[in-house]
Amino acid sequence: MPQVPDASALQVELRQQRLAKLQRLRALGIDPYPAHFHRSHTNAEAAALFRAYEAKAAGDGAPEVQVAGRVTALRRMGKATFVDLLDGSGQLQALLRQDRLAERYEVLKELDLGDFLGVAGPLFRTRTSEITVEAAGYTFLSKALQPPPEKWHGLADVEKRYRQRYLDLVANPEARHTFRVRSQVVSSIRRFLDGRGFLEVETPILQEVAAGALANPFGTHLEALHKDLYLRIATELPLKRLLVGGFDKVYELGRVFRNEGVDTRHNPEFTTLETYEAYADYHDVMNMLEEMVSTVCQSRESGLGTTKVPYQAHILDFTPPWPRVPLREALIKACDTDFERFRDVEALRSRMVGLGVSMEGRLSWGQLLDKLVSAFVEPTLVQPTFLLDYPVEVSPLAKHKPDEPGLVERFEAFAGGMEIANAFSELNDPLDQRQRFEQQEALRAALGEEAAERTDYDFLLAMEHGMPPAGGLGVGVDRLVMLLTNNPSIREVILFPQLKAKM
RNA sequence: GGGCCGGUAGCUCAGCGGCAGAGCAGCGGACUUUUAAUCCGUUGGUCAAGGGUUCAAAUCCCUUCCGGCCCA
Repeated sequence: MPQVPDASALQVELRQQRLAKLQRLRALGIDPYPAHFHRSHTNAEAAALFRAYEAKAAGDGAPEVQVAGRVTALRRMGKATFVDLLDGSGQLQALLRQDRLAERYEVLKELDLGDFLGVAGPLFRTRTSEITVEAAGYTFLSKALQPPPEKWHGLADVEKRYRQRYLDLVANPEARHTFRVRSQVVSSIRRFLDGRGFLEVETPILQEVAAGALANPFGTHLEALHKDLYLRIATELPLKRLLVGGFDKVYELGRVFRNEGVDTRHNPEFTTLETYEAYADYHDVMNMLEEMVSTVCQSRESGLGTTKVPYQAHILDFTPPWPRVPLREALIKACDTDFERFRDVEALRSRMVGLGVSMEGRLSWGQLLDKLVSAFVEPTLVQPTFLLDYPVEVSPLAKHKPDEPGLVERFEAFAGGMEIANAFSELNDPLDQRQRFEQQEALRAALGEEAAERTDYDFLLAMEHGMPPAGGLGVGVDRLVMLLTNNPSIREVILFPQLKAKM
């Protein structure tokens, strides 16, 4: 007999009790898992229907519905039984009475919390004014063999909530809300970009070179062609090839993979939005991002309807325009460090040691600067803020600022103390791009695999065919959803986050 | 990788050297408008795992596993 692995004696017993009920249903000729059942209304529709009927104050008979859902509460009172049914639209109460159901009422003994049930009958309001279906008939739709979590406290065990997300969703309305909003945020982003004439595209996840960002890739192997491949760490370089190909505005919303740490802000697979717009620069992109995020916030579907969003102890105000602060100024203000005065690795490192930043391993100047920003600037950027004009060392794919040779036209957007977006005027000079890659390769040779980005030679060839000037954008969609749903951990906004294997 | 906190019944939790507990769920019974239904009765434990200290360990110590938070 198939069993649940590692089940305790009690778990086995609870399961046996439910199995026995299932057998008794079968013995009565009742299929516990029937193939067909058609609802006339969702629970929410049924309630709305009844309110409309009441509003008309007409004397006709009450509307009849056929509804269904999971049994989340069961109140047996002798010859009457109240059942809460939960479907995708919400809860609806059903009343099953012996005088209406006759011998079928007895069979309700075999009903358990967690089962799916269909109920048909007229709607009415109880004495306590709850809209309720009074069952003229009912149908078992699916027998649950496992007991549900506790009804009042829900499922609180964080580990169990992640490992068995379906239980979290059944038991915790906040979890359902978060993932509904996530879905709406994603489709709202699509609507925004589609409305601006962007073309949504899909580029390969399996790549020969994991380029376009600085991250450890996941390796895999393609048997048929006998070649090692990597899961993409960014969608940047394929999308820019499409600019070469003549698509003016493209975007991709999808998963990227980075073989790195797991914490409250990082999951090994996460969702990014990248957009590329020909004939735009990073100022245009800043404007678009502000508008996109505030539009998403205001959309009815996000559940917010406002650009002022509660996040932890704060109210984040996404109303455009967001402050624009040059990175150099931000660092001077935050830790009295002007990176123009610490232009080589040793100078910057000793400055950072003086500031009490701990560093291990051999880091490039760019990595050091990145650490400095993370330590002193990022946590202070609670309200939406753009930092702009980054050193060329940390931005091998961005275009130089014409008047300031050490800097590139790049910004990062922050909110809630987190980086949520990264964008630049895209480098389209193939010779400059080649040099930048060579510098990265030199760093990797000197400091190790993780010190700099990898070169994509095929991308260089594409750029030599001519790439229009363009503004590009990358958004961390998971983090944006964290902010919009007031969740402090990325695991709360990813349905199935990565966890260690359970022994 | 380091620090702190946690893991006790299916679920939510208390117990923190001296008989392993409560609520919910389950099981049996009463109850035809309840909604955390109520009332009576009742089953249920690898106290994460392993080792140690002790007359005695869920409780103290050590190691390991899993999770959370903070730092790297």
